[in-house]
Amino acid sequence: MRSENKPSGQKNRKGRSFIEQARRAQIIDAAIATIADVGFANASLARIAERAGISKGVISYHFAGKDELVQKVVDQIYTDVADSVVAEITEWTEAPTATAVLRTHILTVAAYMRDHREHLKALSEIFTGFRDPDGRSRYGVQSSDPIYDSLEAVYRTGQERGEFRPFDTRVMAVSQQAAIDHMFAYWENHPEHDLDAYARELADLFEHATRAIPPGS
Amino acid sequence: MRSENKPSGQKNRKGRSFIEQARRAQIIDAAIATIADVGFANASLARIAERAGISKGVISYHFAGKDELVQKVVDQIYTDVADSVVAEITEWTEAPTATAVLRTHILTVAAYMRDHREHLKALSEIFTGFRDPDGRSRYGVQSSDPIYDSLEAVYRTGQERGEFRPFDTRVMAVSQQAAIDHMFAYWENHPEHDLDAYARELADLFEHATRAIPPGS
DNA sequence: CTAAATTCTGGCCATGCGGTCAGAAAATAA
DNA sequence: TTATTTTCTGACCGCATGGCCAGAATTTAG
Repeated sequence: MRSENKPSGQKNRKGRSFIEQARRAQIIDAAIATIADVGFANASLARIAERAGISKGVISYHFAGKDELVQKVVDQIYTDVADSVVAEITEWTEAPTATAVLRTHILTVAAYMRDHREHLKALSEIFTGFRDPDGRSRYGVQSSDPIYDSLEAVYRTGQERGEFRPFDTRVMAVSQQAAIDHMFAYWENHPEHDLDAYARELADLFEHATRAIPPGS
Repeated sequence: MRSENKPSGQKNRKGRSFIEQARRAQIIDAAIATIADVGFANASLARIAERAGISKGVISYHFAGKDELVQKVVDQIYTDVADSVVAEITEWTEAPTATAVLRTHILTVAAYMRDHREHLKALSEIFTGFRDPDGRSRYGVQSSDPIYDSLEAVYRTGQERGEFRPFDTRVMAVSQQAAIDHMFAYWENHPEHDLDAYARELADLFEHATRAIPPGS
């Protein structure tokens, strides 16, 4: 079962075979570990296969190519993060303020990365190192557009409620996402830094940046 | 004159020969144009030489290697930017507020890039694509540390004067630099966006994020 | 048990890179 | 002009990669 049949749909008549699922999961795990360990640039198919204890050709057999494998790695981590954030939010019983939503967004993602450093490392390696054949980054700024949209929706809610001052929501979204990304990048270079404290400070920063100007000002 | 003698000092007894200076400048210019045009990944020595109308070996003759060439490209653009910022600041006649310094920093750099798009493109290509043999980024987060230090000095001044609220200066510095970087990245992907307007909005953002809380709040 | 399909192996290949080199060409010195 | 130094050319090398494939091994079907 080569994986070229997937483009015609999620799965053919039957799902992937047992061994196929197991192998794919194993290879994805090995890819995450390898990328986090030696960096994306050195994570050749040969190295990933070596870590998985299989032959290089097996990866080509189960995945259309390195591109699909890396894509699946990102998908898996994203799903993991989203689950974590959703779990946090569903504990809320009443409608939160826009400020609380933004704060929780920052703190929850930071908490996840604090507990999944390998995932963070793999993700950042892929984001900075994964290129298409022309050398363009596969996860450049444009790939953040959906995130920007989500953030902007929250901003507009806050502005309509009078929680937030008027500001350009796109600039705020790009800046906030950039600040979060660099928080992680900074943490990778300064592992001794308290990530949770950083995240709280960052939440404060954007609370001040967004909130409505008090009348007596 | 191979360039390996440079490590022993800036110049030997005499400076570089006439033709040497001209060639180096020409090659650096060709490198900037090539990197901005085809991206760092596709800017091979062969391509750069082709654009300069010379043979590939000439680059190896005048530069120790690709590393030195790229380094010189970055140096030249940095010098250019710094000159531009300094020219702006020396027009001031009186001591500025910390708020004004930060705003000018953002607006001036943005103005420079608005007028030197090719330089911006080359810089961002190098920052994201230039790796050492192990695949680690040569201009990663750690290379921003000097910038962080400068920003933090301004923050502390503002805090001591009561202009700014108390906050973690390192977090603020990382976030501001991240926001500026992504402003340019966003602009590269959305050239129709008014960069000056974006920069003003960003200055507002950090003005609100840093300023002291008004008493009646 | 035999046949067929699936899964795996390990070597091979084309590609493009940065760097090197012997010798040609050009500039400079004598 | 001739000798010497500087500068340039274009071919060549080693290297690592992702992908490919013929055939072996294994599992499943009949």
